[in-house]
Amino acid sequence: MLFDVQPSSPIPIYEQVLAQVIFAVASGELQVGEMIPSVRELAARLMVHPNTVAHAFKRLSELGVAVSRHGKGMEVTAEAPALCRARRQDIVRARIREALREAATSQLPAEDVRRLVEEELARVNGKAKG
Amino acid sequence: MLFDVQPSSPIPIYEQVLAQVIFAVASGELQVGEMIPSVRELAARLMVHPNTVAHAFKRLSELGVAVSRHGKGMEVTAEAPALCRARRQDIVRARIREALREAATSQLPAEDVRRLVEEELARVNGKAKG
Amino acid sequence: MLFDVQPSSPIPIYEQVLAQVIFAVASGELQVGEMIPSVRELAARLMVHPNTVAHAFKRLSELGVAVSRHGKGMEVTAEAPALCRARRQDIVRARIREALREAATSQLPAEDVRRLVEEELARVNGKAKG
Amino acid sequence: MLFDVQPSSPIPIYEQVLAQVIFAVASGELQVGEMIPSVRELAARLMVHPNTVAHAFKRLSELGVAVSRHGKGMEVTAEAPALCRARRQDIVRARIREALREAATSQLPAEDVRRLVEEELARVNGKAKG
DNA sequence: GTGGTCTAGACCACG
DNA sequence: GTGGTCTAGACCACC
Repeated sequence: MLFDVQPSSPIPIYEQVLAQVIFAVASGELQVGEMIPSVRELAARLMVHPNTVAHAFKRLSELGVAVSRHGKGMEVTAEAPALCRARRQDIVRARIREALREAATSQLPAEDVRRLVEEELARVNGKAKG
Repeated sequence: MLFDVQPSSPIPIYEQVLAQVIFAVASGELQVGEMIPSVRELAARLMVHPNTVAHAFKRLSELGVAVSRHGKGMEVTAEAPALCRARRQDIVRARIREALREAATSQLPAEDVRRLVEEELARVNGKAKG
Repeated sequence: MLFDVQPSSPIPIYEQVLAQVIFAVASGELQVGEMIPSVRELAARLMVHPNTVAHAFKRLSELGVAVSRHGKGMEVTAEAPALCRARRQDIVRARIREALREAATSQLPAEDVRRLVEEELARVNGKAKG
Repeated sequence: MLFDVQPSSPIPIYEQVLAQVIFAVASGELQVGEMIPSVRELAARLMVHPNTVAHAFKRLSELGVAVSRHGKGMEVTAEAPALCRARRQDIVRARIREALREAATSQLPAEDVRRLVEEELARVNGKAKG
């Protein structure tokens, strides 16, 4: 499970953590019944404050994606995969829609927008391979 | 010149105003030497506090897009079109990159991402035509 | 009498006009009893609003540098030369003091400050010749 | 780190704060990675409204001199020293140029100008030593 | 606790 | 009328 956060991003860190757990469940990396890394471990790995991770975990349980097992950690629920796949799609679609909506209001020619998308798509995929 | 802001957006209002003026100059809607709508007028139109618009205008002059003419208003500079076209591209590219980056980390299959982009592109174009 | 104003300067236009008249009297360009160019003429020459020139002229009469002759214009008073020479010195000294004071608080090495002064002195003199 | 502002100055308070932080970084008083005093602390020390200090801090992050760490404060960036040294030079040079430019248009003999500069330089250095 | 944004209304200088 | 600055105090997200 590759976790990393960008502290300088406008997206809050706890949301980045939240989204990444959701994405991990949606893709099957985290299986039902499996334990999510502990707050302390994850905080250490991401070099962020434990409170921040705890915040994300609280949201996870609110969403029904994971339940906390006293003394053991957070366990992925049975409903999680369906929930997370739906949510993943929503998140990604919303972000893309937002970006393209702004591109439209900028009156940047459609050709230029499409070119930018292709460039960034290649860039992102290239990075993923590297 | 259609200006509108979304108070609920995570993007600050003053940045939305800033971006829209930049877009207007980049697209030629606002010409060199022309006066930008006054703080008070724009504030009334957008139903936000004049200070918020003033904040955006101050940034405009810092960026060299407009100069304030005492007692007259803000005038679009000669360098503005070039500056704004470059900046518009940066803004749009940054948003697209952000969205696609998240899509990539979601491990959503590349095909699905591309399909989402095409859907949203069609939506936006359809709206523009309609 | 070379008059020019910099609209983008932080120094108000009316103060620039005021200072230049004072400097002209101090240097003898404008003699006692001579008529100062009219508000309209000066406004046209400087491409500024007549009100702005009028503002400067009002200050001139308040300072005792010139008196308005109904239907004729502003006339340089007998006390003007002495007043203006003193004031010129005050203005220039104050500005230089201010600039060097800031240089000191910046902790820029004294050598660098002196070098900057020399560079700018050469620059200004060079321009004056050109 | 001695901070002080002059409310009566034509230079806005937030710009004075901005310049002083830049000077502190340029001179090495504020080191890379170090935390800048908090908005509220600095506001109390300078006896100005926190918003005014916040305004200056926002500019700092826009300039890339410091990054805001959510809930922790503003941290001096790695690029800050170079940025600030360059900017310090610009600020000081601009003020000196402005002063000498006015001195030149005053037609005060070059000798007198140079004498004024030397007097003020001596004053400032004397103070620094004393 | 931290910084960031917004509303509100004051005052100023300039034209 | 214009833009610019400041104070004041609210609310928010984050740590």
